[in-house]
Order: sequence, then structure tokens, then C-alpha cells
Amino acid sequence: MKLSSKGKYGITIMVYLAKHYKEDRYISLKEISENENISLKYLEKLMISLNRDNSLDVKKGNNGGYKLKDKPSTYKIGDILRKLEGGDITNCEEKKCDKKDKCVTYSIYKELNDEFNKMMDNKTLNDYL
Amino acid sequence: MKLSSKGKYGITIMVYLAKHYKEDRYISLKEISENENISLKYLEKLMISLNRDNSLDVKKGNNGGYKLKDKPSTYKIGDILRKLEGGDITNCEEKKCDKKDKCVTYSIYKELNDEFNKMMDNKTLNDYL
DNA sequence: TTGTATTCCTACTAAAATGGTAGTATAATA
DNA sequence: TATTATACTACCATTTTAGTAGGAATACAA
Repeated sequence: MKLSSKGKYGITIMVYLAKHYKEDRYISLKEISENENISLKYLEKLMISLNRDNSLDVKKGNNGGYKLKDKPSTYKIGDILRKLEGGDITNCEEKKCDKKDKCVTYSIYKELNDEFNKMMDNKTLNDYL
Repeated sequence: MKLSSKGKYGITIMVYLAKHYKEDRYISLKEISENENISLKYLEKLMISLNRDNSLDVKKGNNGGYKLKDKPSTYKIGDILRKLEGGDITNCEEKKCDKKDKCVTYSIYKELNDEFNKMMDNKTLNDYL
């Protein structure tokens, strides 16, 4: 029942981009790395996950980097965390288990999962500038 | 952002006890093990955590076992999961981090954590009989 | 066209957490 | 004293987490 540090980094990164949204420039991972104390190499890896839905603008090369494609209020905290932490709070869906709907725990976990997602989707980057 | 199978077993166990609450007898781990397909040895270990708050009645020896001390509606799902999964959804509290309240992520995680706990505490064993 | 700054891709790895197993001790009671 | 339970302690294999390392691809500027 833990949110991993991956998700925390993800939020840190996205909030950083959001804070500089109005400057309308590409922000390099080097800059984020130095300001937020996250290793550059690890950042690179996190960005792959964070941008797998193509919600960010990327440019390689000199003065390249990342920026938000849209305004901060369109980025839900839930989306960010799900990209980094895996989609589901429960692992009831997995092959291991054959009971599915017969199972009490499954229904509890499903409820918790749905409510948790709803909760996270109520918050956007704009709430944390 | 995963709830582990430990928590699922915990709910399975507690729901089992709840279902037999009215029979007012001690239920052995052997019985639960056979009915729910959980290894006896692992069950024993889970019970230590599940009963570390002494919310269950235990008797050793012949015809011994566990039973609820109180009616199912007094057992919150949140309490059960927290006992097995560790108290907090975030690990922002840990020594690693020195920022604490300055930190945006901390405040997000705290909100999520509080709401998640509230959510789980709204459900009791009685809702899943 | 060459150098430099950047992201992208693939592979590896140490440490921690998870999900158990095994053996023995302790207790209750018939 | 035999039997049926839980309690305690130690171990362990597998998976996940949190990175590191090295180089390839791309963009652009001098």
C-alpha cells in the first residue's frame, strides 16, 4: 500500500514543468536534475514513462528538452501517477487468481481502486503551483 | 501503488471469521487454510499481524482457534489493511527526505493518504458478508 | 561538416520488499 | 501424557525498486 518514489519524482518533474509553463521554452533534464537533485540518467528513464502518452513536447539537441503541450490544469495527478506506478492499486486482475467476481476481496479492492482513481483525478498540476 | 496479496489474505481471513461470528466458536487456522486455500504456516504468520491489536479472541489447544471479539460492523477494512500493509500510503515521512512541508509532493501524498484512509474506514466487515 | 547538447534505447545491478517455508516452543485440554 | 492448537524465530527464493552505464540518434549552431 505504498506509493513508490518513482511517482514522487514524477510529480516533482511535472510540477517543475508546470511552474515554467508560461516561459514557453524547452526545459532540459539537466536543468531539472540540478534543481531537484535527481540523477540525470534516472530522469531520462522516468521521462520515457511520463511521456508515453505523448502529453509533452520534446526537442532534442541544443536548447532542447521538454515542455507541457497544454496548460497545467489539463494534467491530472492521477494520470501522472498511473503512468509511473502501474495502472491498478490491486493485482486481483492477474492470472494468478481465478475467482474474480465470486471473490469478496476483489470487490473491495475494485471499490477502493475506483475511488482512489477518482480522488487523484480531481487534482491537477494547477493545484500545486 | 499496489495493495499486496497480504492485505487480500487478511480480508479473506477476517471475512471468514465474520461469516461465522454468530456460531460463537473458535475457528482454527486449519479450517480457514482448507476452505480458503492459504498455507497454514503463512496463515499463522498473518494472524500475528492481524491480531497485534488484540481485536481477536484466541484459544490454543484442542478446539481452539480465533474468533471476533466484537460484531463484524466494528471491524473497519482500513484497520485490517493498515495492519498488514504498513500504515502509510506514502513514504515521505522517512529519514531519507529532509524537505517535509516545503515539498509539494509531500502535500499531495498527504492528501491522498488521508482520503484513502477515510475511504477504507467507511467500510466494515459487515458490508461484505 | 564537425562539435556539442540533448533525448532515446538497451542492458545491467545492488538492495529491499514480498511471499512464502521449516522447525521448534508453548499452551490448553481431554 | 498425547493431541491439537497457536507463537516464535530463522531462513530463503523471487520480484520489484531504484538506480547506473554506455552508447545511438537527433538537432542545431559555428
